[in-house]
Amino acid sequence: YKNPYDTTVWFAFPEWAYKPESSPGSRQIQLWHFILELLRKEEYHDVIAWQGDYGEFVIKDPDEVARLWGARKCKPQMNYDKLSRALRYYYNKRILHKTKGKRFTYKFNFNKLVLVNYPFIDMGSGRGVPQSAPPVPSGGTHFRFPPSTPSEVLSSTEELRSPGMFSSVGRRMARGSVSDCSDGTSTNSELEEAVGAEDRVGGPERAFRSLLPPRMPHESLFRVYGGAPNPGLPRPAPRVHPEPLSPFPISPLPGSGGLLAPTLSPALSMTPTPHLSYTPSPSMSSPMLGSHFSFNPEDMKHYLQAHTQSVYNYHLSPRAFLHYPNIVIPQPHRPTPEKPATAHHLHGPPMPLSHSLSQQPGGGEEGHQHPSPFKFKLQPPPLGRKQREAGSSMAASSSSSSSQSSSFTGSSQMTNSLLSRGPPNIKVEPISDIESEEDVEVTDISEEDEKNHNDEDNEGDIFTPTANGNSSSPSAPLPQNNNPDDDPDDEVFKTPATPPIGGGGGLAFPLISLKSEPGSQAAPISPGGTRCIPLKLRFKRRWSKDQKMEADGERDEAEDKKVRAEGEEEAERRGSEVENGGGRGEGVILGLMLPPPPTQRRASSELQRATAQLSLENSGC
DNA sequence: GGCGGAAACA
DNA sequence: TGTTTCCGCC
Repeated sequence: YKNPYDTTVWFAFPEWAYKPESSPGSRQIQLWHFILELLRKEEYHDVIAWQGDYGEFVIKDPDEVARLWGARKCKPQMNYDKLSRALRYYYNKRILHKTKGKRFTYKFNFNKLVLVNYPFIDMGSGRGVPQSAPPVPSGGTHFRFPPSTPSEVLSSTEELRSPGMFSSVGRRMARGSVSDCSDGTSTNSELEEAVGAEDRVGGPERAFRSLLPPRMPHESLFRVYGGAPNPGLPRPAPRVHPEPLSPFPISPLPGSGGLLAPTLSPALSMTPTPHLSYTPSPSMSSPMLGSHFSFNPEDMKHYLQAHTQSVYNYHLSPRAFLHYPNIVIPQPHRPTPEKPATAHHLHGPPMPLSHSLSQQPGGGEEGHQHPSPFKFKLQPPPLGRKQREAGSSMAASSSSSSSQSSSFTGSSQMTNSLLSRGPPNIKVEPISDIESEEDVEVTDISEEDEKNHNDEDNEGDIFTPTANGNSSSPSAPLPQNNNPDDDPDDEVFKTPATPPIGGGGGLAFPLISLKSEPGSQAAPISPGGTRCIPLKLRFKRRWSKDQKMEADGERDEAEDKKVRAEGEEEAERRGSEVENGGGRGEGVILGLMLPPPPTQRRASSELQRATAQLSLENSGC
């Protein structure tokens, strides 16, 4: 049973994301990890390298890559055909997709894959890197897969590389680590070396840098805990119970202790300020990084304003902001909730992503065990070719009953406030709601795949605000400027606060504002009282639009049964997880799907939940 | 080349 | 579960 007061939205990662074995460096390395490893190594740049669009890479030497992979997995018979099959399985997982028209070219869905598991992202400046290298959002981002064990740290892959070298290395037994296929315990990352040496020198912090090429020229907002120490953030707790097999500095596994200072995804990292500060996720960054995308602060501001307004006006979940950097959702000042403990047990098992990063340095006690649960889930696989073809007709009658869910509340504060508040008047529908965003994603993908047939584009990713916000793309998130009602300049801060939603739950407006424009505008009611359209009315209009949108998007929503079924399944499972406090708390999260901002289609459901949330959040205002 | 079903495997 | 292997099809 889900705690009705807990409106926290969770993201759930797929099973594998929680498995330590799935982590790079583990003996169960997964192909995509391996690919990333290769990509981050210059030695392999002639075999595989970032190229083209953001996250796009080209396998220059399929045979070699296959060989390397085979070596890694002790599958001598591996070949590109097989490897590619494995890669194709990632399509459904949305980890990868094919760049159509380009041979051996694939693209990571970094927007959805936030490598949460590898919070060792260091914003250090990177050297020239292809624009496609961007898996990580911020500038000069390099991150490497942390070694699971000392031996792994030491193990190297130097041999793997060149064919010539390779052979000589075939049986190399890296220092202490086993890499002999015979015992099936090849543990070493064949690609570990160079980086290791370099990183090792720098100590723990430096040990985790260097994976992705730098891309953002500007100061990175990301700084999980690699690289320069963030004075505001507590450094990762010292390893408590070293996990031999864990690739993480701190075992994310429950029971291994020190769970609460896990690794937050860059996308999830939060500043220690009292506000929820969203750090850009890869997807976020891409917009600004994309070669095809240019964005100036003003535009961004505008966009964000619009978005803010949308969220604000329609009571969409503030988490929508999490898609954008520098957005702060100020929390109403109120006495510090005295429920940390409560909050905690609400989530049961130690949270994987504990909120070490959300702790407030200055805030002190309050921020302590902030239950800022994050859960991530990959989106449902996109429609298969078959399903797409067949399914297009069958439809999406149940568009409202999407299955996947992926959303999150990034605000621990919010959680706290919610917790500290009395029983909500509004019924919260976590599960169903959560899914809405997933659908959005699906929609994005399908649209892209079917309409544009252009994988090189933004690919159903929440890449760029522009892409999402300003583009005329059907997948555009919230109503944008083209919507009179949403015209930021017009109403952003003039919306009357009158959300008679949720059975009389007095709904105050959330103090949402852009960092750049602190507070004031957040005033629920326009000072001038201009253009105060009753929210009800607005909602009504919105509803109509939504309906229409839904109809239009019906086609897109025609997800194949498979997907849907899975989604529903997962949704249910997730639901129970949420109920029991978060289920797997390993916190070993590899990927994070950042759902795009809610789309109109989903506005209604989103709205519902958001309303609840906001209502709770501001009931005291 | 690329896709995806199916079955097998660990 | 995540491939690996095989294969027919486009």
